[in-house]
Amino acid sequence: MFTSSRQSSSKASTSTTNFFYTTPPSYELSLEDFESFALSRLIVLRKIEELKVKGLDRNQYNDALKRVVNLQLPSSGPSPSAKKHNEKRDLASHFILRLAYCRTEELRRWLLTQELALFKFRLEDLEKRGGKDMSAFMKNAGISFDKITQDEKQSMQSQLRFNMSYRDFEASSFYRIPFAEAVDLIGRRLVHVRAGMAYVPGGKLVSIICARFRSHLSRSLAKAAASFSHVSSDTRIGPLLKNMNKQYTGRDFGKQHTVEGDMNASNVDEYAQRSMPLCMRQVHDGLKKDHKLKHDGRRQYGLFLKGAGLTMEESLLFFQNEFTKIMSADDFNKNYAYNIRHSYGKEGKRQSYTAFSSTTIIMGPRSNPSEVGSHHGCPFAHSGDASLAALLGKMGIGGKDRDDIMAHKKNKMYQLACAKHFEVTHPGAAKTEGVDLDGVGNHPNAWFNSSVQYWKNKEPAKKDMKGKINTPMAKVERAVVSPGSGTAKEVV
RNA sequence: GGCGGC
DNA sequence: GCCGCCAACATA
Ligand code: SF4
Repeated sequence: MFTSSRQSSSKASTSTTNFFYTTPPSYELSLEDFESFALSRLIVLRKIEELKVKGLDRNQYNDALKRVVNLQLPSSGPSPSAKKHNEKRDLASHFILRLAYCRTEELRRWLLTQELALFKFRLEDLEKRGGKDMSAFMKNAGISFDKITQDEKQSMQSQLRFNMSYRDFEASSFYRIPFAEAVDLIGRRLVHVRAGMAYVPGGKLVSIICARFRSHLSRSLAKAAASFSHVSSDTRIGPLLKNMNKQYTGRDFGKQHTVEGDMNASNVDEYAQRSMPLCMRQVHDGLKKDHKLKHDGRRQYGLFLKGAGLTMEESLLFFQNEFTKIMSADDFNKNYAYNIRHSYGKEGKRQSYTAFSSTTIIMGPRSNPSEVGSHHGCPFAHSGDASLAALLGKMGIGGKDRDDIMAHKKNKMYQLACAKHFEVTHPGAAKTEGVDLDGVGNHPNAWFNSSVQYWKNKEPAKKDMKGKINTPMAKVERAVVSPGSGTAKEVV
């Protein structure tokens, strides 16, 4: 039994009970706050994503998470004003990210997953703290449950108890919850069902509330997506919102400035369509389509990404994100994580491997690239004439450009075909400063490097429009509260 | 994917 | 069924 030390802890530890996020803030923020609030939350959410991959047990996970949350999104503060500020940060950051992550299904799914984990963490914490905070939270969130009477409880005792001890049973309250909201618990046979209602013990309410939060957020995200275009046209916060998921992605951001050209789990896609040779593009697209890759594909692409500068952590994240669309995170860790760590020299003999060269990809003893479900190999060498021609066409390459490439391919000059492909997709590369084409066609990473260089020097890069202090939150609020017509697909 | 261990 | 370990190599 815990003694309630009202004096010391109770006041200080009274934390926000307002994290269901029903209503957006109505105050305004400076651009600096806007950005820094969002950053705080991003750090937390990214941490959650990272922790989930580590296969920690419940306590380790909670401890680690608690540390970051206390640092980045503390829900209380030493002084009343500090507390106010922190609550503001929490509330605003949630809605900012809700907007920044609403525009594609991918982003919505990501945010939903991480926010739900954060929500669950806080809710469980709240529950441990007991009655008062919990009911404050429920009131804030506008949640109430239909509690059954003592009489009903006693009369259904045999059905309700399950494996509860008599003591626990006596101490528990039970709630009538609509069947649909309790499918999770029902599926796991943890609650009694009668006449379309599930009878849920107080201790299992967390699961119900989480489900509600999930659908609440999922719906809001879909709505926000419908009105994203309004907000994104804002010259100050528009760019901020659009880049948020690619920004601030660095580990502990000891180095303020993210190095341009640095790949991470969330910007691989960009590089894929702008700077990867056809072979890697093929694997990448296959991965995105199937949410899995055969062994040779994983190896070809994994090592290539490593060579392109993706760190091990990011690589794990990248593949995990994709694979877990069709399997559990647990399954992923069990079957694929080891091999990734091994390629980075973190397992066994601790050898760090380099990527396959073109000749190895073309001639090496790999499994048949034309097999169903395979995406590895070199398209110029391993694809049929017709399918390569079609592929190039689909990528917007036609006319003489395509004919030239096809000619080389039919001539079995695969690497030349590849170099030609680079040439036609990088107009003026030969004359662009700092781009050498020597390696292109010999090694996928050389192709990649040249391409990155090309795009970097081609586009001067315009940036920096640190703004005046203005009213970004109004836009956020308007978008979230009164979404435009049309609805985006909800994340399920 | 191969090899290897239980 | 569970698990560990390996392969690669352009390159300014
Ligand atoms: S030639 Fe090399 S880089 Fe180009 S597609 Fe084939 S394997 Fe990839």
